[in-house]
Amino acid sequence: MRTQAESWLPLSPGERSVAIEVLVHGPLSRTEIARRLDLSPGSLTRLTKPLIQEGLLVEVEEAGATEGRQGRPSQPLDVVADSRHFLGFKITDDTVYGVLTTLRSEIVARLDRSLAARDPGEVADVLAGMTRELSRGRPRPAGLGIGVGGLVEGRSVVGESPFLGWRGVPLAALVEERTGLPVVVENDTAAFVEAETWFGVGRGLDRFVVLTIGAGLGYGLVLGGRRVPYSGDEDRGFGRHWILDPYGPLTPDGRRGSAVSLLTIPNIRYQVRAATGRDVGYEEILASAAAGEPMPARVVGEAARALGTLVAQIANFVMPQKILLAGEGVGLMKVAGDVVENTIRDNRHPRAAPVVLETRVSDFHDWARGAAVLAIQVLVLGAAQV
Amino acid sequence: MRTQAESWLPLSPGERSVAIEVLVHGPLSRTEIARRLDLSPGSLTRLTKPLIQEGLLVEVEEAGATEGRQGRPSQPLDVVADSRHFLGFKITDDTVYGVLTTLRSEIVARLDRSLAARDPGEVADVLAGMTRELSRGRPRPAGLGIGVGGLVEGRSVVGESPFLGWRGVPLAALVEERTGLPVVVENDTAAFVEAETWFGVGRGLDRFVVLTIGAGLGYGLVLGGRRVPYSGDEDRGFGRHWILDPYGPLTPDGRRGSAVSLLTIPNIRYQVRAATGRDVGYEEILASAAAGEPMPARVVGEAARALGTLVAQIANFVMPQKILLAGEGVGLMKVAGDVVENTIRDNRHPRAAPVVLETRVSDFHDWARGAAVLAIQVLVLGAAQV
DNA sequence: CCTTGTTATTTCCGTGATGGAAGAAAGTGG
DNA sequence: CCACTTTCTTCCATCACGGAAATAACAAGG
Repeated sequence: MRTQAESWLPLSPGERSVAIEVLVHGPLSRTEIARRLDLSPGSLTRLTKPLIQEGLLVEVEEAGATEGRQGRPSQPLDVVADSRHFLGFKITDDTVYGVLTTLRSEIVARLDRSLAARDPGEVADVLAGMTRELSRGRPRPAGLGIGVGGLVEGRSVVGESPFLGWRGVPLAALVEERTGLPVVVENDTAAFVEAETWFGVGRGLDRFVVLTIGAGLGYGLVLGGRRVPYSGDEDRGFGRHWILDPYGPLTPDGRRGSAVSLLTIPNIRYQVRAATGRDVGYEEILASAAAGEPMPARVVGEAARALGTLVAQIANFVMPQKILLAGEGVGLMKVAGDVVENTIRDNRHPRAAPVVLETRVSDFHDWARGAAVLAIQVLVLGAAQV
Repeated sequence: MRTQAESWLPLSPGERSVAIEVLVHGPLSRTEIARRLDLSPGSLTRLTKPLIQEGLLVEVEEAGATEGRQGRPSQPLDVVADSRHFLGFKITDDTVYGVLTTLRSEIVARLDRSLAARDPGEVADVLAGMTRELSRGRPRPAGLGIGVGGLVEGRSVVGESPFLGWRGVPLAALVEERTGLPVVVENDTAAFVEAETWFGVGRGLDRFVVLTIGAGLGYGLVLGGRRVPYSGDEDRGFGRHWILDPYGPLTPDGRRGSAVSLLTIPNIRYQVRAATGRDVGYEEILASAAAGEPMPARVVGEAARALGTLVAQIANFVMPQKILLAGEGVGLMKVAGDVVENTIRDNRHPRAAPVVLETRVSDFHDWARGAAVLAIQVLVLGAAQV
C-alpha cells in the first residue's frame, strides 16, 4: 500500500533527491551534490535548472575561504527559505499549539488555543481558525501538518487516540475542507523525530535516537539516516512501557519498575503527592530535590537511575551515534545529570565508547514544528515513505 | 567509499533485483514479480530473458491449485539451484569448517580441518586444500566466502581478530591467489545473519533479530529487510558486553551481571568449575541442572534469567517480528525455556504483543553456510552494500 | 597584459531502461 | 466453437543518465 500523497510540485526522483540534499545539508555546489548523490556533472545542470526556475533553489555567494583555491569558483545552491511557508500543529488533550515555519523549518510565528471540546469537527474548526490567524497578512502557506499522540493511519486518519477519545477520525479531510490546504497528519513523536533528523541534532547522522520525557515517553529510532517506521505495539504505546527492573520498587501503576511510572512528569508528581499529601509542580519537585529534601530527592534519584538505565540499554542494542533527550521533563538532567551519567556507565562495558547524549529543552511548539516538517517532506518534496 | 566487488555476472540493477526477488522469495510468476518490484509487464519480459539464457532462472511447473482459475496460467520462474555452487568457510581458533552449497544455499558437502598453526599463509593453504577437496569431481565453484570472528574491512581484509592474533591480514587476496576463485571475507555473525535473512527464518521479515549463544554472544539486527551494518564498538565486541544488572552477582570477569559472563559456554563452565573443582562439559551441566542438582541449576537458572532479560530488552527497543536464538548454546532453552519465557514476560508490558522467539540448534557448518551466502550475494548478484 | 593551469559548469549526443498500448498465447466456461 | 479472462510478448516513444568536449571563471606566473 502506497500513500502517494500528491505533491503539487511534481518533482522527478532525481530532482527530489537534489532538493532534499540541499535542504538538509545546507548550501552545496553542483559538483558537491554530484559527488554526494553519485551523479554526473551533466545531470546536475539538468536537475537544478527547474528547481531554480521554480524558485525553490537559488545560487548564493560562496562562504568561507575562497582565497588560495585554484580554478573556477563553485557556485553553491541553497534553498530559498521563505519561498514557501508551512503550518504545523500539535494537539494535546486541552490545547492546540501552532507554528508557521519557513521551508528551512525556522519558526516565523506561533499561536496557541485552548481546546473547549474534543469533538473532531470542533477541533478542525479551531485548526482552521488558527490557520487563518497565523497566515494573516502573509502569503498562503504551502501545506499543513498535524501531530497527534496515538496511532495515525495513512498520514491522514487518526486511528486511535486515547487521550482525545478518537477512533478512525479522518482529520486530514476535515481540515482540508475547512482550509483548502493540503494536510498531513502523523504521530507526534514520529514528526518530532523527522524534524530532528532533517533539521536538528540528527542532521547527517546515520544512527540516531530520540527519547522524549514529558506526559509520556517518546522513542524514535533513525537507522541508515531514515526513521524506522512505527508498527504495532509502539503505536499503541505498549512498546514504550519498558520494565526497567522487575524486582524494583512498586510504582503507581501497580507494576514494578516501569519506565513510564518512574520517569514521566505526571507519575513523578503522583509519587510526591502520595507521600506528602501536597500537589507540587514538576519544576518545584526538581528544585527541592536539588536542595536536598529527602523525599523528592529519592523520587528524582530513582527517575535519574531509570533514565540512565534506559539510555544505556538503547546504546547497547542500537549503538546510535547520538541520543537526543528532549521534552518538557529534561530538567531532570540539570538536577541529576551526574546520576544519569553514572548509571549509564554502570550499565555499559567499561571499554565501550561513551554515549553521546544531547539534552534539549523543548516545548510544545517544537512538537508543532515537527508536524510542519512532515508537511515539508510530504507536500513539497513528495518524500515517499511508508 | 564503495567496495564495488566485481561480479563476473554483470547484472543490470533491474536484472539484479529480479534475480534476488526470485532467489529469496521462491518461485514467482513474471506478473507477481512485476507487482512486487513495481515494474511494467514489458520490463519483466526484458529482464528475465537474459537471466533464463544464463541458466540462472528457469520456468517451472505451476504449483498448488491451478484448477478453477480463469485466464492464461502463469509461468512461475525459479532459480536453478545447482547451476552454481559456492564454498563457505568458518574459521575458529583451532578448526576450519567448510561447506559446499547450491545457489539456494543448500549444503551439498561438508568438511572440517583442524588448524595446526595460525599463520595467515598457512591458514590460506588449508583453505585452498579444502577448496580442492570439496570441489573434487564437481563443477568449479562460482565463489568463496569466509567468516571470521572480529573486525573485517572492505569484505577482504581481517582488520583485527583477537582469537587468531591477526591484524590487517589481506585474507581475501591470500586465498584468491591460491584458488583462483573470487573471495569474500566477512564477520562471521554478519554472514550468519545474512543467511538467515535471505534463506532462513528471517525470510521476508521486515524487522528481525538474531542472537547467538556460544563461545561468545552474537547480535544481528535486520530493519527494513536489510541487515544493519556493524560499526565501531560492535566490531570489537564491546557492544555485545551488555551489563544486564549492575547490582547483580559478581561474575568471573570481575564485573557484575554482564551478559557474556552469565551466558556464554566458557563462562558457564568456568562458574561450575570454580564451585565444584571439576571440569564439566556444557551439555552435562545442562543435564545435571535439569536433574535438579543445586549448583548447576543455580548457574543455569541465572543464565536463563539473563537470556530472558536480554530478549525482553531487545524486544522493547527494536520491536522485531521475530527473534532467532541460535548457536551451540541454545540447549539452555530446552532445559530452562520456561524460566526464559517468564523473565521475558516480567520485563515487558503485560499488554505488549508476545515476543516471537525461535530457537534453532546450529553448529559451525551453519556458520560456514552463512559465509557462502555472502559469496552468493556479492559475487553472483553484486548486491552492493556498504 | 597574456598565457597556462585548474576547477566548475554547461552543452550535446548516444545509450539504455522504462512504461504503455496493442496483440498474441493459453487457458476456463458456456 | 465462441466469449472471456489472465499472462506474457512485441513494439515504440520517451526520458534520464553518463561521457566527452566545450566553455566559464578564476589563480599563478612570466
